Amino acid sequence: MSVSRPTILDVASRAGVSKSLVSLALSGSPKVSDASRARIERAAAELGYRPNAAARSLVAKKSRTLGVLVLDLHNPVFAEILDGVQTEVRQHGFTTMLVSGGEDPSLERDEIDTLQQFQIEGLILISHRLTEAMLREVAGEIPTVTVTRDDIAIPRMDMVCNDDVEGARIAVDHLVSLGHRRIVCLSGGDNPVSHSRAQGYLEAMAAHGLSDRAEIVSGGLTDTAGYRAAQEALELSPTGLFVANDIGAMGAIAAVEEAGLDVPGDISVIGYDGIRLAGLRSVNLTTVAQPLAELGRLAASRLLERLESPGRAAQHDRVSSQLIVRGTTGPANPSPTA
Amino acid sequence: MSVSRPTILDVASRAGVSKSLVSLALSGSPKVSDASRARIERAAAELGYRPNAAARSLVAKKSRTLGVLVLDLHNPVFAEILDGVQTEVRQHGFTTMLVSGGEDPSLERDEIDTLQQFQIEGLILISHRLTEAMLREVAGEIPTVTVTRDDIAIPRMDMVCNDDVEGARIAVDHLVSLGHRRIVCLSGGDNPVSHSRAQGYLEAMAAHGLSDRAEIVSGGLTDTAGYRAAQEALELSPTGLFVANDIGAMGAIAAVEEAGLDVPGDISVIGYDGIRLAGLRSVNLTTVAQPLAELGRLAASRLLERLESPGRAAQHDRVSSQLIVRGTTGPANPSPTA
DNA sequence: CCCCTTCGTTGGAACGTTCCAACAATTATG
DNA sequence: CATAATTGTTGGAACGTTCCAACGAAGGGG
Repeated sequence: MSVSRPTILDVASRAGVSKSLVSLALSGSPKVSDASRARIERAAAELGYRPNAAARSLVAKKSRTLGVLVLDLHNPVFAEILDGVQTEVRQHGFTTMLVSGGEDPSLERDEIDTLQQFQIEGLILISHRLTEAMLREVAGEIPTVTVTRDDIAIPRMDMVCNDDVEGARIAVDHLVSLGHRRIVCLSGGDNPVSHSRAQGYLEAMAAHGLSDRAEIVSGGLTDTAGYRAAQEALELSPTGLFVANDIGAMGAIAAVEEAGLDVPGDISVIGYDGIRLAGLRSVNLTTVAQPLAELGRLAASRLLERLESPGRAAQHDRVSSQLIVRGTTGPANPSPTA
Repeated sequence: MSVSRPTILDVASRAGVSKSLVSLALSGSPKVSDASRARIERAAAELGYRPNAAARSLVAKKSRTLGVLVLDLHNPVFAEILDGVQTEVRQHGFTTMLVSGGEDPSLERDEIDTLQQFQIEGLILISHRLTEAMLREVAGEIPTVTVTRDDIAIPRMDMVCNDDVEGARIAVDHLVSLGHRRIVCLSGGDNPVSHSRAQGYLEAMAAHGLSDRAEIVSGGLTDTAGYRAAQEALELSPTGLFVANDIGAMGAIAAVEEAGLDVPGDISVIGYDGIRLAGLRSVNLTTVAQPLAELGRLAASRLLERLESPGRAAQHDRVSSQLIVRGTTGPANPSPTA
């Protein structure tokens, strides 16, 4: 539309100084006289000048941009982690460039490629599905931090995770304290996170002397998977269900209610993640809440630290979850389901 | 980490040709001999060469990148629109750069600034909150398309919207066909979209000769707003509620159930948007579904067309919604609530 | 056998910025 | 009063790419 955007030279000639001084002034250098600075700022404002990030990053070799790859924008978990990332990144004057992987994990590598073409300075991988080989390759090329995945440790790569084992224990403890003994775990299927949560469930059951009652039904992370797994679990006539993620828990509740049982009257259901959605009045799910925004904030912070000192050792953070009691858990029914 | 990334010159010397030929070969020019092309591609692969997008867009003045501003990543509506955008954009070899506005509408302008620094070629605004003046300014600087907002028309700016008036009519028709007469509208508050939906409700009520029974309770787009509005609406003892968005409808259902009434036995509830969430078994909401992904796809497509022919007249698309009947609507209760 | 075209290839300019060495003008130091 | 240090400013080089005019070699037509 507009003929062409004003450059630093246009600003310079309008302010009657050299382009170098404009560059200095706009980057906030202290060695510019107040008079010049004022003229330059005025000229820039009048022209609607906006620096060309391409030119800047080309010469400065700093794009001041971080790349973020997120598994799936639909899952509210990731939106909430992203909030934290954005907050922290913005505070440091950086920008984020966001891409989301599709169904096909091999596309993830392409997405990262795209990010790299924009000369991102660092990479935040939120729940990626890269193979170990690919991850090593990527982490070797660019400072990287992974969030929500702790099964692959790579020398200079930071990791930020939730303590899933502890979180699962919190869930089981809650149900046990309400008098539940027959507690079935609906696992999120075959991925590192779900595995840790199932592990924590087993440990907690053992700690309560309930090892012989421990039962894990394998499902997935979706609503439907939770629904199916719950149907299967009902045959074990549990009084409590620990579902490894909130969305799955919502599916599980539907299955329980369809079977003519009351939540929490007959069966208590507890989820995991702490997405906002779980707090909706019509959902009102008791859950183990990860500090999602904090997870994101921490990841960004670790990455920014690494940009300062690239050589330092990998840092592995593990944050704690918190029980949020809502309406889907209650005292165990003394005369449980038929 | 790695010393420094290989450039086109490294590829050239390894392949034994000039940088120009490498550029030609990698951009798929037909005037490169097969032998050279093969050598160049091999060299590039061996070095792990990735073009520097900054340098490219600097000289070519084409970044092949579109900017996307989305109101709020938490609202599933937007994630679903984004899906459509991504699909279309990718097919045309473009990339998207995504930013999300915060609570503060004035930040939106800053976010767009950031996008412009990266020399984006076009801008997709998904449910923005810019003032008309700002929107004019932005649209004057860069090809722009707005999605989900149709109250500001600007000469060269395309718009893609849902037909909210028609959608509201579909909702009312559905409730009327089930025998409902006392149908209250819970509006999404003071924004263009909600206004159109309320308008459609009034028109549809009139068409059924129910003008004197039309009642609008103003709320907002959140769960809590829907909850409060429903509490207020219950005093009008309706048999049907038309809630202007799905998330709000979920809140409304909670209020109805808390009042000791059954959905849909006593009161039918219909939402609007058609987010996937509404299809979760535990939600199972009847709703007027916008073709969300299609909305996004269309927006991207219009923008890409405009990049081809910048001068053409603004195009305004209005897509239709579709009724999805699930479990929250049913026949009107002949002896309704006290 | 010479000229013209085509094909494949090349070096140089340009893009808008940051960085650096160097400069002029001013002020401080001996 | 000469020299040194400081302050503010400047032009040129560089970044990695695309684009363009121009090149030599090969082939075709007269």
